[in-house]
Amino acid sequence: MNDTLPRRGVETRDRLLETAEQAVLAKGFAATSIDELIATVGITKSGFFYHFKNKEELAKALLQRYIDNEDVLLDSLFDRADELHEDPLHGFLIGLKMLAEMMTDLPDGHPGCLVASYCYQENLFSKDVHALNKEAVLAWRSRFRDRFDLIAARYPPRVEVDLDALADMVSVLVDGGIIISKVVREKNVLPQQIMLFRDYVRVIFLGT
Amino acid sequence: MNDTLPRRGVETRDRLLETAEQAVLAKGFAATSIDELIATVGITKSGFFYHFKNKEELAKALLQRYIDNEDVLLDSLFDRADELHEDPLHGFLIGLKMLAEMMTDLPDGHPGCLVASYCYQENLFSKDVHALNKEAVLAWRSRFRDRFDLIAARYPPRVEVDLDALADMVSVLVDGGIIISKVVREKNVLPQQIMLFRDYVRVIFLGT
DNA sequence: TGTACATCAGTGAACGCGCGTTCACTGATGTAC
DNA sequence: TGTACATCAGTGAACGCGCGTTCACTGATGTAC
Repeated sequence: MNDTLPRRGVETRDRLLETAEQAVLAKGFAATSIDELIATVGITKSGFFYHFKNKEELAKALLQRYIDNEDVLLDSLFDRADELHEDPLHGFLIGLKMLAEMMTDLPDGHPGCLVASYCYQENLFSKDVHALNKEAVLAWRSRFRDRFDLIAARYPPRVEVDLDALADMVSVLVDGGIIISKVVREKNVLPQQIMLFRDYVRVIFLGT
Repeated sequence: MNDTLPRRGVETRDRLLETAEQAVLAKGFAATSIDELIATVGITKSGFFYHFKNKEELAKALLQRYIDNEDVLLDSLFDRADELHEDPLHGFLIGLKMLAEMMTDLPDGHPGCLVASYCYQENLFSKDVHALNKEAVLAWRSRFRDRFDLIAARYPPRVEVDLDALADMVSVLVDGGIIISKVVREKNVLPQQIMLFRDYVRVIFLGT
């Protein structure tokens, strides 16, 4: 075996998480059975319980992995955008455009947000899962709030605006856009909403 | 028995639906058991199956009831707003303000949107539930699109804007706002987003 | 006005299946000396 | 370099409980004649 590859167990665990994420996004956590996961991954039930001490542990690992992935993705996206334009406003507008394009490029639309999914099944989960979820949303808030502070310092807003609310609007539009996209089966709804937000940001700080 | 009151069976059915809606919004449809519903309503399991031929029927009735209620609510809200101002734009701005206030007045924040809940458990439901869900979102789109056409005829937009996307933004912000509100446990997030949208609409059609 | 029958709104008991979890065990790989 | 032991990544069988659904039955109310 090539020793740069992960060990067998890590690989299996990742496949369990990947399979579970898809299933949870499609039908919810409660309706996702361990039996179905092990069937697609190809191990036995005891194999599952070697990797996760119970189903709740799976829920936690799933959410943590999802949040970490999203964070890395956003970091790299806005870092690349800033490389294309040193100005905080224009760099951000480029980043939003790239975000919209990324959403457009997903073949079947966005597969769904675990934070939103867990939110509508909150009674299934423990306090630390709730805390993890809340932390993730607050991280997005402060990420974009910091950016808007930078922008506002250079471009005083043309209209009165609550920058925390504007920062939250990103999460709100993404989570809401995913839902509306999925329900009407039009994958362009989500990128459209991001572009609409981009126009709003431009009009706030540039006045068109 | 007073004959203006609903018959006994109708009343029980409504209590089942009400109980079920709360439970589904808190933990999802799959994790909501018939046993728990009959326990709170105070009938036996066979009593439940007298009212709904199976659990899928409950899902359908639940969603239909939710959509109908929302429709009546929005109709009456924007009708009242229009009575306060005959202009389509200003009537709409008043309506959005009233909507935001209504959300603020909910003691524990918005309890959740069944459309969003079902969306994240779509594999549990049949084609006609999906159709019902889609229909509901499209109804909101055309409701607000019609309004924006009326407004745009009198107030030509100051910036280029896709009115269908702008109409979808209401659903997107409501569904997204509910999620973010719930996750961070700040009930003002949702009304704030509606007010932010209201500012956007004003700047689009009035230029501040 | 009284009787026969139908419908409404349930009851009570039983069903089989799938679920999450446990327990004793195992064969392959890694590490210490 | 060979052997002893530990850890990793699972297997296989069994468990009890809760779930949705069915079936035969019932007592109260409504309707026809």
